[in-house]
Amino acid sequence: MSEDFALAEASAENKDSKARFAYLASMHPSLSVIRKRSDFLAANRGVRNAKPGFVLLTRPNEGKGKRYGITVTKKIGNAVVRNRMKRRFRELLWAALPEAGLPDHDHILIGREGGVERDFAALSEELDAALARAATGEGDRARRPRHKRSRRA
RNA sequence: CCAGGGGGCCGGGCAGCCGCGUGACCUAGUCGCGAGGAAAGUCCGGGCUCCACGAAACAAGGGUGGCGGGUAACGCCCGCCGUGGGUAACCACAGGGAAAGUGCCACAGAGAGCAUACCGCCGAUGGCCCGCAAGGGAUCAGGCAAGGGUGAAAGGGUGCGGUAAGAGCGCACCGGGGUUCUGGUAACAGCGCCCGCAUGGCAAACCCCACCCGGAGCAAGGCCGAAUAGGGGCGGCGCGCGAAAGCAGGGGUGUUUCUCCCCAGUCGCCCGGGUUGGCUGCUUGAGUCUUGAAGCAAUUCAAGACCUAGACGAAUGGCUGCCGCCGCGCGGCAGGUCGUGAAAGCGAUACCGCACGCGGGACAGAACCCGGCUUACAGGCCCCCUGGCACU
RNA sequence: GCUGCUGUAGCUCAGUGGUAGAGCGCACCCUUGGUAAGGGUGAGGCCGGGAGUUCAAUCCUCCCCAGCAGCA
Repeated sequence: MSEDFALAEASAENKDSKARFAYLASMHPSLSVIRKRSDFLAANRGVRNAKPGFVLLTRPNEGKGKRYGITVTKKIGNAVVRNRMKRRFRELLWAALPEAGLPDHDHILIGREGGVERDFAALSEELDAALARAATGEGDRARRPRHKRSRRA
């Protein structure tokens, strides 16, 4: 009796979680937005591809579909500049991810200085190149975590 | 025309394709709407919500500070007054109280707060010396605060009289204080009279006086709420160790003793709190526009019309065309002007028009909502006023 | 959304209404055969910016600009 009970409950939970995330799928076909800080931090350990206008991070996410996130720090500029950069990156991702995106991966774009003035077509080509490179598993050197290491390594 | 002062406004327009947020519906498709004057800084004031509280008063702490008005309220706005600046238009002002008290005023200087005498002036009066005397001389006593000098500031200022020299000592004008009257709601102003008038400055030093303020903030607050663990109540079954005698643990009680009662596990039902999350608060409001009325104005009243962003890792983006604005280039085109030439023409052109090419287009992004203040801002438009020059 | 703190020499910090200092660092000199240590001398500041109060502001008041921190 207890087994039956557990099964029923598990399926109920499943259904519920599906319903809960349905609105995310409706935002854009097969795309969803990363909202949690821990996901952003986890992506830091994934594949890293740097381009003049941005840095692309990719990391498998255990079957949660194609997801994207955008990070623009205060260093880049004021609110107008930051929001404009996010809007242009979103436009890039909507155009590129449905075809060229990696399935079941998180895609994080980090804005760099100069990314706002950069030509949109150039950014688009660079994103395609970065995605192609990430699909092969290659990337630039991973960023070292900022621990203070022993002096005499 | 030149120079200046004050106020108000705009902050690109139209269109197409692909997208985004939201609302509506004959809901797999179309239509409507979609950032600002500062949305900013968070410096004030409110609405709204919760918490606290018997109304309230007092204390503490903080704020405001000429008078009158406006307002939901304000530290905001309007009008007026005073002081200072400017030829003027106009601008600036935390603009109550310094004989309620305490404190500070460095350096310099003789003296800096019931002040002082360094240089200096006088030496009329008393004394001294010379002289018969008239008188003269030095400066002891003493008098003075004009001049020099110090300072941010030296106990009213200028002039005349006066005097030994001086001094509000006296007078005139200016300044100051008090007061009657007049005008004004008032701040205050004016005229007259009186007082020769020692009694700084700082309260954005403590302070005194008058007035104002309970605290927190939409992540406020409300509703819903799966699984797991845990809490409370009720009911059923059961009761630690030991073979037994017997021996314990916790609670009902602050302590001691005795007695009595309850509890431990499990099942069922119910209740409350509540994490990730969802919904709400959330945009109809001290609202916007037009017209009329009251008022010098801020503003208020009346009538009519209108609905104008609601996101939440956070919606306005990407691409393009035409028009408009500014700057630069090119005498390329038309005109004007200048030079040359008999002319045609050729060359030059500060300025104006046209065409073409290139570039530029600020400050800045709603996050519960309003009223202000402050700060940032390419470029442009409009109105009023002042002074000067020229002309009629 | 609300609140607090800091800004002074190249660096870390004092300071108070009246000409701005300390330590480390820097330059030069002394000492030593030479170096370190030690001693001496010196340079280096529009006290984050702008207004105001005051005779006088790094200090008091107001407004900006940076940076840092905290609460929910």
